Amino acid sequence: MLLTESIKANFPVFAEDDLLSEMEKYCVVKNLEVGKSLIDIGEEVVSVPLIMKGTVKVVREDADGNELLLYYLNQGDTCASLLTCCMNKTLSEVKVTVLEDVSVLMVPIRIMDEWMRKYTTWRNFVMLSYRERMEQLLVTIDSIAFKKMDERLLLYLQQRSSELNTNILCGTHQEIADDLHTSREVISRLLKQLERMGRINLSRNKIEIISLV
DNA sequence: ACATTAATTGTGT
DNA sequence: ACACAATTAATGT
Repeated sequence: MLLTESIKANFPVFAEDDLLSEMEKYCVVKNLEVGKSLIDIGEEVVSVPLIMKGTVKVVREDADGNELLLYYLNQGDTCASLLTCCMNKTLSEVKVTVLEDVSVLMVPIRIMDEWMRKYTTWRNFVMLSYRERMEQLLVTIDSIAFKKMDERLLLYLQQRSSELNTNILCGTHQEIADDLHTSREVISRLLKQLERMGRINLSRNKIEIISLV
C-alpha cells in the first residue's frame, strides 16, 4: 500500500497492478546513509537496487585500489552492471557506495527471471536501463580517450547536472579530480577559467552552472 | 561577537 | 607536482 505508492511515484513505468503487488510482496526498502556500501566487487549479487531517493556512485577498482568512476545513479535509476551480474549469476563487477542518503528498493534476483518473462514493463525497464547506460558510457569513454581535460570536465558537469536536474552541483574540486583522475589543481584552474568566461559561478563546495554550451 | 582552527581553493614555480 | 597564500566555513570561548 504505502510501498506501492512510493514505487508508483518513483517508477511510473511500472503501471501493471500484478507487477506492483509482486513487488510489494518480494522487494524490501533499504535506507542507507552517506558512505555506506551497497555492494562491493566480488560479492554475490542477491538483489538489484532501484533508487527511490538519493545518489550512489558506481565504480570499478584496479589491483591497487584506484577507483574508476563508471556512473552515478539517481532517483529512478538502477544499476545496469548489477542487472547483468544478476542474469548471468556472476559476482559483482562493481562497487556501489552511497553519496547522498538513499532509499532503495531491493529486487531479489530469484524473482527477476520470472518477471522478465511475465511482465513487459519490467523487461522494457531493464532493456532501457541497459541502453541508456551503454550510450552514456560510450560518450564517457570517448571523452576519456579523445578529449582534453577541459572538455572532459565540461562533459562531467553536463552529465551530473542533467542527471540531478539541477544547476547547482555540490562537492569539492578534489572529488571531481578523483572522478576524472587528475589533480585538484587542474580542476581548480579549469573551473576558474569557466568562471571567468561567465559559464559557471564558484563558491565553496558549490558550482552553479550558468551555461555549458 | 570574536578568535582559533580546519578545510577548501588559488596561484606561481 | 609541489609549496604556499588566501579565503571560507565550522567551532569554541
